[in-house]
Amino acid sequence: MVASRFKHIVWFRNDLRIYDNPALFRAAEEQEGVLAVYFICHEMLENHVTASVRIDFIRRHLLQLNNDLAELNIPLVVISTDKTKEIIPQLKKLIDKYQVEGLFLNAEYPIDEFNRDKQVADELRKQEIVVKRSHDRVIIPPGMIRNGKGEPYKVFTAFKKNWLQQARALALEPLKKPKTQPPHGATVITDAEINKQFKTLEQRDLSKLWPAGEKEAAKRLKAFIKNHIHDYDTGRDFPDLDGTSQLSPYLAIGSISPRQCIAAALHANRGELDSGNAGVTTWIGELIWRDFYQHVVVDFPDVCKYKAMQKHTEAFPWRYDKSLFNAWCDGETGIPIVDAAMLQLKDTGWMHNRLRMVVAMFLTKNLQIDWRMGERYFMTQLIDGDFAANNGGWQWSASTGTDAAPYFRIFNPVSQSQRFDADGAFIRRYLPALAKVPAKVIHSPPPTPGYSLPIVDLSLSRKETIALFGALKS
DNA sequence: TGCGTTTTTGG
DNA sequence: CAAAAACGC
Ligand SMILES: Cc1cc2nc3c(=O)[nH]c(=O)nc-3n(C[C@H](O)[C@H](O)[C@H](O)COP(=O)(O)OP(=O)(O)OC[C@H]3O[C@@H](n4cnc5c(N)ncnc54)[C@H](O)[C@@H]3O)c2cc1C
Repeated sequence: MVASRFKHIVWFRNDLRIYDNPALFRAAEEQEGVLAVYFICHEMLENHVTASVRIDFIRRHLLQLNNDLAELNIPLVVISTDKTKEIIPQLKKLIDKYQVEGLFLNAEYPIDEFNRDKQVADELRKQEIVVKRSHDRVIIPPGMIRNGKGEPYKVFTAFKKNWLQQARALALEPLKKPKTQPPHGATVITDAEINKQFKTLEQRDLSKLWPAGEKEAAKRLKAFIKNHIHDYDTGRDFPDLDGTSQLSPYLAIGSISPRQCIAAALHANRGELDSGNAGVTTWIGELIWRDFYQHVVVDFPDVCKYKAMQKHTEAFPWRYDKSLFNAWCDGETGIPIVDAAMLQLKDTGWMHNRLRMVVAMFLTKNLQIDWRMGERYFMTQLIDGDFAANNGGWQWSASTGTDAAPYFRIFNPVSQSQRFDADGAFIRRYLPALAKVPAKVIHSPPPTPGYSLPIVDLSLSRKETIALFGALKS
């Protein structure tokens, strides 16, 4: 039996992968023993209304991660806690038990996670423990993209210009495989023990739709680059096609890094970031949007406290009508594209980006319901739920965000449906009651058995919303 | 990655 | 008069 001593702990969170994981990579460099830990913190999961499909996705990822880490001689410890404050004593216990000297983690930006990590770091540093924080969730770390006055950008196009300039100077290469550690004597956690840490197991089995693990994520990235990225600029708008990567669950949970994504995209575009194939550059543009919203959370932490980015929009008279809201959640608005999209979300834990914009605009601009209610409901359902991207998407749709859709630029869900689901194939996928309705009228169907009439007048509510926004003084 | 309405254009 | 352009929100 080899003595169990680990020089470093890697605390895994939304970075459940071995490759291109800077915290793990750095901890492993010295090859003096690494212990991996994952906390299932029920207080945090509940406060953040984490979707049950997401929790199950975490569980399935931990099973994979455990195997992958074992090959590097890194044991994984999975600890379930009721309260966030239990994490510090739990870490201290591990530190004492294994004579640990350093804690390595990848940064998380939303305020609760940020504060938690700061408290942990402050506390451990008092005990002479080295705490090293890396940035893996973004391609360019927060704080790096600044205008001439040293301030963060509020407009995406300006952010993007600066981002591209800096990106050109970076290698954008994923890290090499982390070093294998010396053999250790600690017992390795079993699948059953990992499963046992999860209070209730998700009933729905989404393991076919969303298989867990970084191998699966890498496979999907490869397939997307091979089959779809070159037509992404045109294909991404049609919800019935597989025109997008569907990598968001993997990026959110961190079984793939954005740097691995951009490296693969560059490889398919002769290394060009913003020239060459339009599909590739458009996709890179989405990865930059992703960085932008992560940076917004760091630079404007008020967004984590239910605040609108544009202060004057706080005065908008949002409605809180329970029955209209429930109809939206349950896909019973009588607007086929909205209903089909909401059922896709419920069924699969994912929704096409075009449809996220359509349903978010419908909730905020036609039903005039507070965007925060939609934001919250999305988090309860999404397998790819990410605070920054979700808040950014909602504030964009509600016209409360920085560089949001202007308040008067309101989508008409029926015209969106006609443009992007012209033959109604996506609608029919989720609304069997409309199976026989012809394409010409399916977007706004005549009274049909088993399908309800619209719960709101699109034209009237649009006019009203524009007037209400117009009356706000900015 | 907006829509609805009005005005202009070319015949 | 239909289509395109322009305009305001
Ligand atoms: C109201 C609303 C809520 C959203 N909530 C989330 C969320 O909780 N989590 C989430 O990851 N995305 C969210 N998005 C952004 C976007 O809809 C999804 O990232 C995208 O649909 C995921 O599909 P994909 O992986 O096939 O994307 P692709 O089109 O293949 O794009 C590649 C990656 O880029 C990132 N990305 C793409 N578009 C955006 C965007 N607009 N903003 C930020 N990142 C983007 C994602 O990580 C995505 O996986 C939201 C958008 C809206 C309008």
